Amino acid sequence: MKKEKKAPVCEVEIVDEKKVAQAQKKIADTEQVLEMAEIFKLLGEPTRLKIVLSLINSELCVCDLAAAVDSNVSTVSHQLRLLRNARLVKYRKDGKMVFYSIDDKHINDAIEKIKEHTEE
Amino acid sequence: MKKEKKAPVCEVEIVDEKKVAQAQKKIADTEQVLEMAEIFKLLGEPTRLKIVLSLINSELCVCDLAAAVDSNVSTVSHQLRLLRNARLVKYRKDGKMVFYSIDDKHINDAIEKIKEHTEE
DNA sequence: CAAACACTTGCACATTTGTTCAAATGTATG
DNA sequence: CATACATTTGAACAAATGTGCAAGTGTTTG
Repeated sequence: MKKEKKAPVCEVEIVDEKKVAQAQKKIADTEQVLEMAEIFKLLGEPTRLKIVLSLINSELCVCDLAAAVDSNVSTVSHQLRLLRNARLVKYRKDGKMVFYSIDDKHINDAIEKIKEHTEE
Repeated sequence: MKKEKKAPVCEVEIVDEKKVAQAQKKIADTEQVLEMAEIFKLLGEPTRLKIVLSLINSELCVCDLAAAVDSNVSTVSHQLRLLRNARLVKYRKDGKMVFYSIDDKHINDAIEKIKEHTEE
């Protein structure tokens, strides 16, 4: 009887099936994992992280935000758009000025979601 | 007396100096902000986030990790290097196999650091 | 209604990044 | 010591990303 030849590459062969299954369960909800990654990615860029941190205490207009994070209005505005889309920040218009602030509600939801995945 | 001409671009002009100063204080420790961003960035990529989540329950070898996150050994190994360098994961060698696991100690430190910056 | 201003947007560009292939390393085993 | 195997590493490449300029939008003000 010919001995079964093993698959040549590791990708096909699993060492501990049980542990792999357990791990896969952790990341089964692909959409949620991608959402988490998206949030981390947004905070993972210095300019954006500085913007978010700057907004923790008080709302700021784009102009002041640019000064605070030592960048320029255009760059900050571009990054604010990304943060806005992900609802990490919200804004309020007042005449020709726009005041940005943390979108607490949505951020807290995000943190909860991450905790669920992380804890235990 | 000639009236002082205002700077033409917003970058130079600050609307609310007090709020800007307060914001700048939040991000004064540049090095720490960059460290935080680095961690977020690492978790902000789907493959890497999946790897980290997979390791929460148990240590896994590179081979099983690749199977769990549905990627291949080479890609996973590359990403593990980044996670290793940031000390988000640690490893243990056993013969020709390498078992990776979460570097709890270092991750907890990181979480603390982030909390400090975030809370209040 | 023209000028000033705060902000946004489109474009272009350099840089960074994730992935894959192929080759290299290191370890066990016959 | 040759072979098999798990993992790492280097090179190459396409794709994604952050930034800055210049032009555009919308709002206030004289």
